[in-house]
Amino acid sequence: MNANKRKQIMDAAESLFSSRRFHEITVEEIARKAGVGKGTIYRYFQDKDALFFEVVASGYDQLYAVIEEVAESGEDFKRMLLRVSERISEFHRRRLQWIQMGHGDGKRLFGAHGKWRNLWTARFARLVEAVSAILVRGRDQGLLRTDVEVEVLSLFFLSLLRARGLAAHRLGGRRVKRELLVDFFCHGACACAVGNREESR
Amino acid sequence: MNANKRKQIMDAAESLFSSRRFHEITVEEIARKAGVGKGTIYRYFQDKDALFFEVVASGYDQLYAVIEEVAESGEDFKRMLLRVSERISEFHRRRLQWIQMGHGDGKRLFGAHGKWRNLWTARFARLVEAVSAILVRGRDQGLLRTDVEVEVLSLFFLSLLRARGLAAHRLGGRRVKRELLVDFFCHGACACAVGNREESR
Amino acid sequence: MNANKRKQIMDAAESLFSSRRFHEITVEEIARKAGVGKGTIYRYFQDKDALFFEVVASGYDQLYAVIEEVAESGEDFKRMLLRVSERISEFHRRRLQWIQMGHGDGKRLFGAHGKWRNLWTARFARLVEAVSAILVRGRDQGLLRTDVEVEVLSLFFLSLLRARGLAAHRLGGRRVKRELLVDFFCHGACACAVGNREESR
Amino acid sequence: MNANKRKQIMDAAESLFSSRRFHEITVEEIARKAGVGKGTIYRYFQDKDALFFEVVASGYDQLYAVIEEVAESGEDFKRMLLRVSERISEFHRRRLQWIQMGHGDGKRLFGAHGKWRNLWTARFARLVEAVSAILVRGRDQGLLRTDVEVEVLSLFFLSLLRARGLAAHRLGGRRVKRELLVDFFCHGACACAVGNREESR
DNA sequence: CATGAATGAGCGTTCATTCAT
DNA sequence: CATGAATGAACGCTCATTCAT
Repeated sequence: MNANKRKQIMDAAESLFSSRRFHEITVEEIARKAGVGKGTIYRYFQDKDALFFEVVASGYDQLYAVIEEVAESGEDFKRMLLRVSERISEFHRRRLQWIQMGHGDGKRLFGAHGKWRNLWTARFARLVEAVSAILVRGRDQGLLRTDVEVEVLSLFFLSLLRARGLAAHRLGGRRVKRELLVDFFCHGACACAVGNREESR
Repeated sequence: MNANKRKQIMDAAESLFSSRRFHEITVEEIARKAGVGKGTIYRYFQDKDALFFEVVASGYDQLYAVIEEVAESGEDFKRMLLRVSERISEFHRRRLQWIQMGHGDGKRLFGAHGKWRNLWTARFARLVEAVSAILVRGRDQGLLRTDVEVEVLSLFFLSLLRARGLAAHRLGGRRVKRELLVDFFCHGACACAVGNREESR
Repeated sequence: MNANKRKQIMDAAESLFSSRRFHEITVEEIARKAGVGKGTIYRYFQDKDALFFEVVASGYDQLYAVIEEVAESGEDFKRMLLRVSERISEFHRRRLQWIQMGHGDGKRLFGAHGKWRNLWTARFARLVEAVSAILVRGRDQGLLRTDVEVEVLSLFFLSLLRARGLAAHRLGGRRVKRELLVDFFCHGACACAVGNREESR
Repeated sequence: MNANKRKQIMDAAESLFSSRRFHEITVEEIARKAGVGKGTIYRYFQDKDALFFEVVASGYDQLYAVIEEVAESGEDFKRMLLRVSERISEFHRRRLQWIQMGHGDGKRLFGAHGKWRNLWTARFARLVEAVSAILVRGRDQGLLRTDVEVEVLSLFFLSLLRARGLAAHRLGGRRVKRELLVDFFCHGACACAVGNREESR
C-alpha cells in the first residue's frame, strides 16, 4: 500500500470531480490522470463511490485541521475569527473546486447510502464544532449574543465564508476583504452597527 | 403538448433528484413516478440533462417570483427582509429537497455544458439582483453599511437563509426564528450589537 | 382508401429509402415528407416493412411493364434490345436511387421473412422472364447462341444495364452509349468480334 | 489488441450480416456468435457501423488481393480472365453471403456518412482497376475492342461474375461454366459471334 | 503489486405502432 | 378517415469492476 500512490489517485479524482459531475468522470480517466493502472484504483479504494467520498471527506478533514489549529492557538477571539477566515479562504483558493464540490450538504450525495451518510454528517458536524469551540470562547467573554445557539452561529460563519468564495466567481474575482467579512459576521449589515464597530474592537 | 403532463414529470423528477444523485436515478424511474411512459419524457424534454436543468431552474424561478413579489410590495425595508425570509423559508420547507439540490452553484453541474451554464448563471444572478433591489432601498434610506457591495450583502443574505434551512436538518429540526435571522443579518453575532438593536428598528 | 394518398406515401418513402438505410429512416419522416399524418401510413400499409417492400416491388413492376411493352411491340429483335435498354436506362435515370436500392437481390432484404421473400423472388423472376421472352425471339431466329440458357442471358443483360447505371456514377457521369451496350451484349469485349458487327446487324 | 479476437468478431458479423438486414442484427447477437462479451466489440470497432463497414471492406480487399495475384502472374490474357473468374467464383462460393452483401454499391449504405463513403468508393475503384490492369494487357495486344473504356469493361466483367453468382441461386444451383462466362464476356450473346470463337482463341 | 483487456449489467434514447380524439 | 400524443419494447453503447498475466 503505497501511500503516495493513494494520494496521486485522490488528487487526480479531486481535480476531475470538481469540474464535472460524478457520473461524467470515468474511473479510467482518473487512473490516466493519476498515472496508474485502472485496476490499481481498486486496490486503494473499494469502489468509485468510496473514492469520491474519501476525496470530499479529506477536504473536510483538512478544513477541520486548519480550524482546529487556530482554535488551539489560544489567541484573542476576534483574531481567531480573522485567522480562521484567512485559512479557510486560503483553502478555498488552493482548492477552489472544493467550494463547489463540497457544497455544504451530503444528503443528496450520500443520503441513499446510509454507510456514507453517517460518516459524512459526522465530518460536517465536526467542522461546525471546531468553529463552535472558537465561538464559545467569545461567548464566554461576553462578546457574543446569546439568543442564537453557537452551533448556528458557526454554521452562519461557515456559510458566509463559502458565499465569499462563491462571490469571488460570481462577482468577477473581486473578493470581499477578510476583515470586512468578519466585521459583517460581528456587526451585520446595518449602518447603525458600523458606528459601533470601534467599541466592539 | 399537455402542460399538465410536463409538470407531472418535473414534479416526479424533482422529488427523486432531491434524494439521490443524478446518475442514480433512471429515466424509467422518473417516468414510473410521474405515471407516464418512458418515451413520453422525451416528448417534453430533450434529454435527462435538460429535464434536470429545468427542474433546478424552475426552483430558482419560483424563488425569484417570491422575492420579486415582496420587493414590489413597497413595504418598509426591515419588513421586506422579514417577509423575504418568511417566503424563502416557506419555499424551503415545501421543497425541502431543493436546498440540497440547488446548492448554490452550478459550475460543477453545468460547467462542462456551456449551454446550460449560461442559463444557470443568469438564473442565479437574477435571484441575487432581486434581493439587491430590496437592499438598495435600505441603503438609500441610509440603513445599510456602504463598505460592502449590495450584491455581496444579497449573497450573504441568501447564504444565511440557506444555512438556516440546512441547520433545520443538522440541528434536529429546531429552526432559528426568522426574526433572529434577520436580526443577525442586520446586527451580526456580537453582543455589543444587540444593545443597538432597538435603535435600528 | 385514397389511392392518391397511397402514392404520396410510396413516393416519399422511395426517395428517402434511396439515400439512407432502412433503419435510418423513421416512419415519421416518411409521413412528414408525404404530407400525411403518421398514423395514416398504417391505414395504407401494414407496417414499415410492408411499405418498404411495396416500394421496391413497385419499382420492379414498372420495369416489368416497360419491358413487357417492348416485348409485345413485335419489332425486330435487335431493335427490341435497344428499346429495352433505352427504357430501362430512362427508368434508372428517373429513379436513379432505384438501381442502388433494388440491387438485384432480396435475399438479404427479405430472406428472413418468408412472406416477403417469395413475393420478391417472384417479381425478380418475372423481370428476367420478360427479358427472356424477347431473347427467345432472337434465339428462334437463330440469332442467339444456344450454349447459354436464355434466362442466364437475360440476367446478364439486366446486370449489364445495372452496371451501366452504376458506372454513370462511378465514372463521373459519362454513360456508355446504349448502342454500345447492346453491341457489347451481342458481341462481347473482344476485338475480333468488332469486325463482325456489320454482318450481325 | 488480440488480432484473433478481432477476426472472430468480423467473421461472426459477416455471417450474420449476410442473411439479415443490418438493423435486424443486434450487437449482442454478434457478440454471442463471436463468443465474446458485448463490450469487447467496442474495444475493436468504434461502433456497429464501423464493424459493418470493415466487414464489407475486408471482402473487397480479399477480392482485390485475389485479382491482383492473378494480374501479376504474367500469364496469357485469356487465361488470366479465366483464372480471375475462377478465383472470384471460388470467393463467391466460400463467402456466398458476400455477393448479396456487397451488392455493388455503397451509396445507400454509406452515402449518408461521408466518412465511410470515401473509403468505400475507393475500395470499389481499386477492384475495378485491378481488373482493368488485366484488360489493359489484352488491349495492348490488340485483343480488346477500343470503343469502350477498359474501366467500363472491367465493371461489366465484374457484373457478369456477380450475376453468375446470383444465378446460381435463382436458377436452382445450376451455375454457368466459367469458360462460358468468359466466352460470353469476349464474344457476347450473338450466334454470329460463336462462329468466330475459334479465330479468337 | 500493478495492469488493462474483457465483461455484461444497466442506462439513455429511439421509434414503430396504437388508439383516443 | 386522419391524426399525432403516448407508449414501451428493444437497442446501441458505456463503464465500473474483475482477474489472468
